[in-house]
Parts: sequence; structure tokens; C-alpha cells
Amino acid sequence: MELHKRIEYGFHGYQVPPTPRAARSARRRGINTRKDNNGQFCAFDLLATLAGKILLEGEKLPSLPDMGGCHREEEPEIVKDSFGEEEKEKQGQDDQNLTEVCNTSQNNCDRSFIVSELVLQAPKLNGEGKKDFPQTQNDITSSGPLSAITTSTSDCSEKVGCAEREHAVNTECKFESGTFSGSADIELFGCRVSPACKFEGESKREIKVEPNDLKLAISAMDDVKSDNSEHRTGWERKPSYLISSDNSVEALPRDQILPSNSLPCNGENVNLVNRDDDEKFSSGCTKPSSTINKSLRPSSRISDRRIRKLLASKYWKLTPNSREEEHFKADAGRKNVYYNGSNAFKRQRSQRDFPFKKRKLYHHCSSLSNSDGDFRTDGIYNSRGKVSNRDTPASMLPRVSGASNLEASEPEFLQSKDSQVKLKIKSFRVPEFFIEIPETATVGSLKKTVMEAVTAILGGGLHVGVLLQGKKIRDDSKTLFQTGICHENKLDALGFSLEPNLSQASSSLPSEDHHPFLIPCDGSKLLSRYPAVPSLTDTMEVQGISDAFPDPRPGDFNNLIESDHDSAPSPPEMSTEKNAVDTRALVPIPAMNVEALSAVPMRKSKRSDSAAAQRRIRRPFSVSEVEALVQAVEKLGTGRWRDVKLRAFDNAKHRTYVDLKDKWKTLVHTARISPQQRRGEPVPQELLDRVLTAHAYWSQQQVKPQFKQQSEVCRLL
DNA sequence: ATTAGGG
DNA sequence: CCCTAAT
Repeated sequence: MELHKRIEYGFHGYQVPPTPRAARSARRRGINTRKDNNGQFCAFDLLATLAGKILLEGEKLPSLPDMGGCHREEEPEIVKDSFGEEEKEKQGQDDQNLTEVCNTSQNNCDRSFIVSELVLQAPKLNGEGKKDFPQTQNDITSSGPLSAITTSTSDCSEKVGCAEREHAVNTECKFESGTFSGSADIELFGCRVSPACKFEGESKREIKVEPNDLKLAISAMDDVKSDNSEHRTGWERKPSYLISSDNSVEALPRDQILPSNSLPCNGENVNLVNRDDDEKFSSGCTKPSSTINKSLRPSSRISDRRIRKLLASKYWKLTPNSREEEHFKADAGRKNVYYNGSNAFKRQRSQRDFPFKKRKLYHHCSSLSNSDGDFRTDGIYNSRGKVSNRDTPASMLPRVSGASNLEASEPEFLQSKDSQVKLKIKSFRVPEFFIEIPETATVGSLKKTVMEAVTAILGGGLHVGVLLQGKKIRDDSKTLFQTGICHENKLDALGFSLEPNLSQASSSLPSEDHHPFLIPCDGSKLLSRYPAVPSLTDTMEVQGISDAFPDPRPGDFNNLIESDHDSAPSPPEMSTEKNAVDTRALVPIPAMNVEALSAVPMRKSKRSDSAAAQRRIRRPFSVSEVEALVQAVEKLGTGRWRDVKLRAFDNAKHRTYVDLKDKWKTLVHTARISPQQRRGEPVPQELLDRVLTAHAYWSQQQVKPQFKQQSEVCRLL
């Protein structure tokens, strides 16, 4: 078992709510009811393109010496949801250590990948056709000149010097924005993740992603060196400091060239501070950013320290590459409890109190985090300072508010001249995904695995959603102007979100426990889905497993249903709901979604009652099941669920009569609402019609109980 | 254990 | 799906 012990890294953009109740509550609040706007691309498709370019190109990964035996061509294996595992893993761990570790790990680093900030400039078409942009042609990104620059550093960043040329997918990656144009290089674990675009500018930028110990670095390198001061704007010339996640402050040579209108990277783990125009910070936080930063993530430092301490301890003295593993273990272990327990709850609550919280954070940049733990870690606090109107055009220069580092991807209004709308997306958060890799795997393979995972995610069909004032703009045909995105005030409320490609996500059969964001380690085999990992038994997982292997039954109708479904059980959060979840996971940016995302760290806490209180996994009724249900109800009526169960679902052990009753309830509801409002696997209209008919019929029978028996008798006869 | 309904 | 009250 040891050999098969899984190492799982969870990068969360979103986590399931900690408790069933919370989950329901969240659902009630519509958190996961968001519907994917299938295939709807927004006017900012270019963002997606950009993101894709940044990390795409995984396919043609050059063989890297560092990469272990993972081979991309291999079909990704399904990896079960890790939540279960985590709990499992934690067992047997030293509670104390775990606790500490957990505390630290969570706070220490972001567990999500940030794709750096992007500065985007798009034309706000005035209803008419789009304008031509000389600089960009035949490029998806051609919607407008685009400049992306970000710089971030942190002590834990891992830099490797492999750079490679990148070709944008459809076109060459072309970032043009006044000062420079070119492409970006990406490095992941020191391995080139993707071919890089070439910058004509100078400067080396790094987009860093570091989920806990795992660090990914994406860097863009300019051909030119950093002293082209002529390119720098006044702002850029000013010394700036980057505060790494552990609060260490390091002066950063501002040689990185930034477009005059772009902002320095201000990723989640980096705060830009010490700027002359501090006063311009709209957030109202006047404290030195270092303080702010600190306050925002009070535990970061401690965590770091702790972790180091722990690392020094025997607990961590394992194999060279055990650190990550251990880290994970810890992660999987107590931490979950800790975070899920309290923080999760808090976050959950914060969702509700978002307005308040936001305001609070906004006004008390320095103290808020205490109450909310690793607020920053989640990096989704959208406490962006408001760009006050008092800013003059001259001050349109990039500004970073003390709290701006929290505003993950909220676009910032940068400049508006002519008909150009300029936006800055601070960062995109890559949705959560899990990696499963054997202990025996090499670090190289781990790197590769992670890289592939990221590549797959970003290159695998993410959509970019545009939200304005919290509302998703689905009409891609609208111009920015029409939408109002050209107005500064509106920009304030503009948000972007990365969403999984529905078509892709749903492409996998329901029977497949295929999770778009579960990336398996193909290379060194080892785990075959469920079975391979005995230790994975967790309440949730257990359920899933058992469901996955239904007892063989003779093939009668009931069986049909059962097998029909059981054999293809959806893993937790799969299927329809999964999409919703994923969507959420991908929505880092807009303030509104912030809460949802941060809402949950890892798993739940109470191990003891968790098993008992574990919410059953969701298993949407298949059409065939609905069919059977309808048929049974037509015959038996709506008040004899036990009979219905016996009649049509006797072998479907996971369907209780209550379930059937509930399903009928929802079916009736579904049948009454417009098809557009329906979600999940569409139920044939014919069935819905029958539902209504049967429901009406049996409702009537109830009203006239005296005739019920007669009618029934008649019917049966 | 079932049913019925609200959550 | 969960939770409960009422059968």
C-alpha cells in the first residue's frame, strides 16, 4: 500500500462545501446553479486565447530531461475525486504535526495557479463591424492589441531557465501594446511548458504559480535586457517591491518593461508596494503595503516558519522528494479538518455577508484577514479599491491599491482613449484539479504531470466569461460599447471568469468518472482508478466505489435501470453538478463569485460524524430511470413510493422511495417549467408529458378518495 | 418503515 | 438530496 500511496495535490479554485448543509445552503443560494453558457464566447475571447497561449502548447512539449516517464499521448486516466483520499490519508498521521502543517500549508501558498495578469486592450465596437487592427491579423487575439505583463517573485518561486518559443495556437502569440510586442515564455518547474512568444521588448517576466510546495513558473522573457529605461514610464521607474507570500520583501529591479499603461504584476502572492503614487490607491488603505499584506495574511509567516520547522523535523525527513508528498499528506490530513472546519465555515458565511465583508475588508485592510484566516490565500477577495473619479487621465497609470492584490482577476480600468477600452485582468485562476501520482514517481514525472495538467486545463477548452456587475454577458455579439463596458464605472464591475468548456466536460460519458480537472499521472502507471488505492476509502469515495461496482444482477427491467445507472455512477460532483461546480471553480474574478470560491477549503472537519453525516453522492436520474419511474407512477400513483420502489427500482439500491418521491417531485416541476429553464440531462418531453398527466390524474384521485378504489380497480381490470 | 413536504 | 413531522 505504501507503494501505492497516492500523492495528491489539490489545487483549489473551488472546493466542495464543507458540510452537506453548507452545500445545500450554497446551492440554495444559487452558487452552483449557475448555468454554463455553452460555447458562448464573449467579446473577450482573446483572453481565453491568451490564457491558452500561455499554457497551451502542451501537446508539443519538447522532451525535457527533467520529465519523468509521463507521456502525454497516453490517455489520461481518470482520477477519482480526491476529497475522499485526503481524509483517508490523514488517518494515522500525527495529529499535532498535521495540524501544524496543515495550518501552514494552506496559508503558505496559494493553491491555485495564477496566470498572471493580463492587460488587455480591446476596441469597443460601436455596433458596426469590428475595426481592423493593424498590428494583429488573423489572430484570435486580434480583437485588439494585447499586452500582458506581469512580474512576480517570491522566495519559493522556482525558476528554471528553459525558454522556448511559443506559437500561439492559431497564430503567433502576439502581444502588442505600445512598448513592446511579442510572445511569452512559460516555464513550469523549470521545464518549458510551452513555446514562448518572443518579446521584442525587454524584460523578463514571470508568472508564477505555486500551489504550496509545487511551484510553477511561467515566465516571459524579452529578448532585450532590462535597462531600456526609455521604455519605462515614470511609474515603472519607481522602485517597487514585491512581497512574496511569506512576506519577505524584495526589491525588484523594475527593469521589467511594462507598457506605459499596464500595471505591474500584482499576483496573489505578490504585492506591489512602495510606490510614489501610493496616495492614489483607491482602496483607502494607506498603510504600507507590507503591513497590509501582512495583515491580510497573518498566518502566512507563521505558517512558513512552522513548515520549515516541520520540514526539519523527522517527520519530514524522508526521501528527497518526499517533501511534496509529505506536504500533501499533511494537506490531506489535518489541514482539511482545520480549514474545512473553521475557515470553510467562515467563508461560507462570508458569502452570505459578502457585501458587508467586502466593505469591511475594504475599510479595514489590516485587520480583516484575521477573522477570515487565509483570505489572501484564496486570493479572491475582491476588495479592489475603487478607481476614483478624481483620478486624472494623467494618473491613469497603473495603480495598485493596497487591497488590489486581492482582487484576483477583476479587471481594472486602465485607460480609455478614443474607442479603446483597456482592461487589466490581474490574474486568472486555474480551476482546481487534482493530481494523482505514485510515491515512487520521480520528481521529474511529478513536474511533468503537473505541467500536463495545467496544460490540459488551459489548453483544453476553457471559456472566458464576461461578467458585468455580476451578471454574465452571454450575448457575444454585443459590442463593448453596447454592453457598457466602455464606461469606466462599468468597468469597475466587470469581471472575467474561466470556465470549463462545457462541450468537453460533458463529452465524457456519464459513466466515465472522467473529470476534466482530474489529471492523472499517465507515465508511471500505478493506479487504476478506484481499486488501485485501497487506502482511498473515504465515505464519499466509498460510496462512489460501491456504486461503481453494483452487484451483478439478472437482467430484468429493474436491473436494467440499476446497471444502467449504477454501472455508470457519476463520481461526486460529476455530471451536471460537476459542471456547475467547475464553473464556480473557474470563477475567480468577479467579486460576486469570490465568496463562492473561497467558500471552501478542503473537506470537512468532523471526522467522527462526517461518515455518518456524509451526504450521499448525487446521482442524477437517467432517462431510463425516469422512464421507469414514470411508468411505475402511472400505474401505482403518487402515494405509494414504496411500491414504486419495489416495482421499478427494487434493484437500484441507491434509490430509496424517498428518492423516487423526490424525483417525481422534481419531474413535475421540470415538466412545468420551460425547457430553457431545465438543467441537467434533458428528459424527453414525452416523458414529461406523461409526468404531468399522471400527476394530474393521481392528484385528482386523491381529491376523491371515495372513488379511488373503484377507479383503481377499474384501471387494474 | 413510510409518507408528505419543506429546505 | 436532506430533514422532519406525522403516520
